[in-house]
Amino acid sequence: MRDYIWQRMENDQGELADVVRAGGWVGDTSTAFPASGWQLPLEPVVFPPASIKDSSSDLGDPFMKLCDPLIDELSGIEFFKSRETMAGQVKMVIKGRNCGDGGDGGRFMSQKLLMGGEIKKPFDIISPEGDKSSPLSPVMAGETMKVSSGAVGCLGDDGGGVQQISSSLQQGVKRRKNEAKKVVCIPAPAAACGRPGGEVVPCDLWAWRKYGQKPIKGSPHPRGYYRCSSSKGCSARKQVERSRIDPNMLVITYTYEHNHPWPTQRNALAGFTRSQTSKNCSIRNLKEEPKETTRSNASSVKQEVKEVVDKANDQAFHRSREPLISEQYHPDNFFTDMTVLEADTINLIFSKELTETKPEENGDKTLDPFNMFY
DNA sequence: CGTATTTGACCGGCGC
DNA sequence: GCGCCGGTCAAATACG
Repeated sequence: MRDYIWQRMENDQGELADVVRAGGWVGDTSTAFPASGWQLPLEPVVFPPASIKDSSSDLGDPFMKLCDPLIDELSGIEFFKSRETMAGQVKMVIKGRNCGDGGDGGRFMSQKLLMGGEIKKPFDIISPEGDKSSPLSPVMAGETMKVSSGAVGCLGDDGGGVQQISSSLQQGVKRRKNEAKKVVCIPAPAAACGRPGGEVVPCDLWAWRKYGQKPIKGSPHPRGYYRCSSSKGCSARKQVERSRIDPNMLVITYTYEHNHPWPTQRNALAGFTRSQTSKNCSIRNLKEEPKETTRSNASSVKQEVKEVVDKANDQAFHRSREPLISEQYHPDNFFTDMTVLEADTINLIFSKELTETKPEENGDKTLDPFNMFY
């Protein structure tokens, strides 16, 4: 469970991104994805955020009123979001546990989530091996790897189709199958955040240390194994491999959860010193203590964030006559009564320097808060 | 010299 | 029970 920013539903006829925004979009977009504007998901997004779900008794919250009918059905469903600015669409993929016993549960939920959405075919659910008859059947736990021989990776995109899939845990199975795995499929960065001549591994805000690489049967591309190096006791793992369907895509599988806040400067840089990642993801001015936010202290948090953003904007405006944070994403606008920022998000905001990268030719220096950490 | 990566060996789950 | 295969370990190596 990472960070979320919930925004007003006023324009709920619009894209889903107007409803749910996930923080942690990182990576040097100016170089990593120069053409498409793809940004890297930090981690899959799990819906609903605990902070909202736990406060579901707050019936006075209009957001909850809107979401309440969905909560039960959405519990346990994991959302994975990627953004493709090239097509001007936000795509989300639902993959889930307990999303029904097959049938068209997936379709049902996706339709509800769309809320009259503009995206024609936003979701696909890949059937597990052995159930090829129902493309909307949920992938069961541990079956991601099974399916991987043909289906894991990126499906064809016929107008807003699936870009990511995942599986999640089911109970009552043995250890390996019991691991919750979250699979994210992203375009492989061309050069940035990777090593020259080696496998290009996109950066995220966690510090990872590679501990193994294996050739995978049936795939021409090896799989890299990474563990979290931010905290010694953290069992978070990720695997990175190129999609066997589309070698231009990376399939990143996250296993286990981080048991600590976002990396501090000290340990975030651990493991980065020899990585191009560190050159492309500047991490400076990190504060050591994670910030927490709740509904009760939201206003003070907002004020702090606002001060940081205002200051950064002032400095940026002095340099380039352009604000660093666009008005749309200024705290005054994206903080609302209905907005809850998870601690991770706040920590992100405070832990990363709001700074410009070197201006690119034709570069857009206006950042959004979900991609402001270059 | 300290730290990260590489890579072959080893371990254990899983299918037959 | 056996063998395959994925995941992890750890020594060697590379790098700043």
